[in-house]
Amino acid sequence: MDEKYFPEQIESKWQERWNNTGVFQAKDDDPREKFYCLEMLPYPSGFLHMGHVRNYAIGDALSWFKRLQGFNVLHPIGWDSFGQPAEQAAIKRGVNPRDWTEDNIVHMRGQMQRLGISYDWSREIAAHRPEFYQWDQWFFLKMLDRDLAYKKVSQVNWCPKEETVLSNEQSSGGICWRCGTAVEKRDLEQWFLRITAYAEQLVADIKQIEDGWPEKVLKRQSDWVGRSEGAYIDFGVKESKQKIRVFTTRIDTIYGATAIVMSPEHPLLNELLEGSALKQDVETFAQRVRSQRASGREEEEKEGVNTGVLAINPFSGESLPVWVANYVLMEYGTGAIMSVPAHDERDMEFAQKYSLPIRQVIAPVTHDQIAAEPPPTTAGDASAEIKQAFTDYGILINSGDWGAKLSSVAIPEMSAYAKQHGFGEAAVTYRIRDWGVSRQRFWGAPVPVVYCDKDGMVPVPYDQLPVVLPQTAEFTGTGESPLAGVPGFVNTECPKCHGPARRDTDTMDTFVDSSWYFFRYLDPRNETAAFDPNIAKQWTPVDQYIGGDSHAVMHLIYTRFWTKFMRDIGLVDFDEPVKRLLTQGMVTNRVEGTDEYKAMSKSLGNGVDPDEMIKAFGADATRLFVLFAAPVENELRWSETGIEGAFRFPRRVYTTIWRWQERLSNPSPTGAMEFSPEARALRRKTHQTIAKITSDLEQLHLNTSVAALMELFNEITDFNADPAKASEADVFAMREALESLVIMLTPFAPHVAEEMWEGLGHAGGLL
RNA sequence: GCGAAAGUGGCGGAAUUGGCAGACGCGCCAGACUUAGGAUCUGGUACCGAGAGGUGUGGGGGUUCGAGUCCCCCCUUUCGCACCA
Repeated sequence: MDEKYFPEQIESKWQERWNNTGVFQAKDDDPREKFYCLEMLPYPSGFLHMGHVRNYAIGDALSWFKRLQGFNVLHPIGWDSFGQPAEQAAIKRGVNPRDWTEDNIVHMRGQMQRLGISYDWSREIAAHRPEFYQWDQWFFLKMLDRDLAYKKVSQVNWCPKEETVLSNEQSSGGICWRCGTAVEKRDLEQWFLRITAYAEQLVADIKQIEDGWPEKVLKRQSDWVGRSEGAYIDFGVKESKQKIRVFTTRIDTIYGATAIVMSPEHPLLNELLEGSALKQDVETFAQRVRSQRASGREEEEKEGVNTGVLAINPFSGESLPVWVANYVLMEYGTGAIMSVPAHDERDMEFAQKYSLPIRQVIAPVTHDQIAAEPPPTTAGDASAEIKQAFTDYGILINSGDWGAKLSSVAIPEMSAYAKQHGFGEAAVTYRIRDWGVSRQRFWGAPVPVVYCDKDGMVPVPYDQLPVVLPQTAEFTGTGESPLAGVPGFVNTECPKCHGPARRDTDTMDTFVDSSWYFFRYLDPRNETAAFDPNIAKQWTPVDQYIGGDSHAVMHLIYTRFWTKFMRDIGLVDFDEPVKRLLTQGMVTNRVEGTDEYKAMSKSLGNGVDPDEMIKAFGADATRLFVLFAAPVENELRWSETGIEGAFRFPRRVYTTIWRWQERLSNPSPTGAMEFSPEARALRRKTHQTIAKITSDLEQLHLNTSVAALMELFNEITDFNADPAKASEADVFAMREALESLVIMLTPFAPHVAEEMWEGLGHAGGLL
């Protein structure tokens, strides 16, 4: 220990020592209770930003805390190293994506090490290396075996800037998740993973994690899956044997249906309109809707055309006109609805525009009415003018035999009736669509299938994995996968007939890598399996996962799906991969010349370079500041003066330790001691702080943890005993306070804590 | 439009189950040390008031011995979803 606090010296000293002793390497055979602390693996863009620093500082604080509590902690890191930016660099600057990626990893690894994050570097992984991505391919084939991977032509989301297809999750809100460009619709043949097969479980299993995940994230996932209970109803068609099937959640309103409305893409339209004079009109309309949608614009107004076809309401026998309209989506439900203007806002808007009848069949119900005997059978005049849809549940009126029943009673009874009479049944639908994983890109894991003229699509046999990505390709930026231009890759042999065959030239979505990467940390060098299930069992599920909330419905829903799949093929024995999730807040900074705080970015010029902060204040102070300045889930506003304050604290502690070092490095005599009231107060504060820190860290209230340490230190300062003159009892109280403080400071500022611990006469480090 | 969450000093934010509002830090003010201070240390710092004292957790009402915390209405902000039948 030097007299003065020089973070640079202290930090490099301890980083080197940790590295040499390998204290952060987790052992599989350690008998202590395990704790798996995981941060979302970064994309190797080349530079760490403050968001990363915050993420890793939080994870590191928790890891240290658990280690100091005696847990066997696994704290790994790796690289999400496939993806767009490497390829953009290739297109713009002619560099090889692999070289660019590897260089970036080297640089960012250095930055992480300068931050002193306690990773187990022996388990480092990178998605772009064949020893990793061959298991992406292995999983893909396993899904193919189980019919959970399939290829089909469909209208997909296309990002014109990145020139690739995106999944629904990645184009939520009609914009590309990465670059914000409005997506277009294109018809392409694509690979899909059948996440919809797990839709029910993705909702139902939320129960298992609701105590550990932010409510917000679970709500978004639940909304994204979009489970909806209702019924299918088949409407007969006049002068036809066809039936039009609709999905409704409000079968109780069926007597109020005054039209059937179909999506312009509905496959039944062709047949229904065969020979009709209106066929051309409908097709023209469908064309217009289609081109409007392809442009990515949202439709401004509801529009439709009457098809001239008549449908029959199976409950009332009434004839209803069949319309086609832009507000009915083919992707949801059955692509056709019954239009009930009186009780649905969209139907109301449509009916008003096209003068369709509006008929009230649900009356508002009050508690008095529920109690009243008998309830009213008709309320109001069916033709009464209704301007606004009444969408609540209520009591049925104008509904034949079903009148006077409450919605809650009528809904199950009417579904059962429909089923009994063969024109419908209760049903559950989901909003979530299958996960489109084909990408027309080079820098990803190749889809492991080949096409043979004789045998058609043939999966690459497991023993021929990996399908290795070629060294390079021509990056023309034309929108076609660059792999298609590499003959040595494309041309291959059919595994079945050994005749000539062509490889699939698309690569997989990088979200495939991140769906299971944290299982690979458990067994990172396994050459015969993605991981050994027995080893995985010791470490998983993840105890704490930390990352940004931008992944609430991308990565985090995919990885839940993937885990359930791994369970089904016997690799894991649980349903949910992550027990506790923390979605940390963004790091923002003032935008020059304004009062606004926005996420740090190059284009806004408000970025802060972690390396510069480390240089100026040290890694400890930088970490201390990001943990102290705001609760972990809040936005963190960068403050230059704030980090100075965070620098002062460890320095003041350091100075105090220096003053007491000599007196404290000799052991106190044991035996009974008389404590002064001041010494007793200090001891009380020390123990109160230990209690507070323990519960705060457990709950990741890191800002208040740091505050508690500062409070303890203020009390130590107030105690103000002179080391030279202090009594044995005072020295005892001081030792207890300072040693406790140093230990408790470790999760936030580990380098200086280790240095002070050593200065207090403890050789061999804190662990 | 629909849904959710949140409103506490100049700022970031504290405040088990309803029990001393403003912990801790930044900033600011004063003092000490200094040739100097944008270093360091000490003290002060919610607001009004010279003071005694009074007022205070977005606004209004309510429950309670007691409300930042619970209930109702309103306002504002942020986020999410946007024709999901």
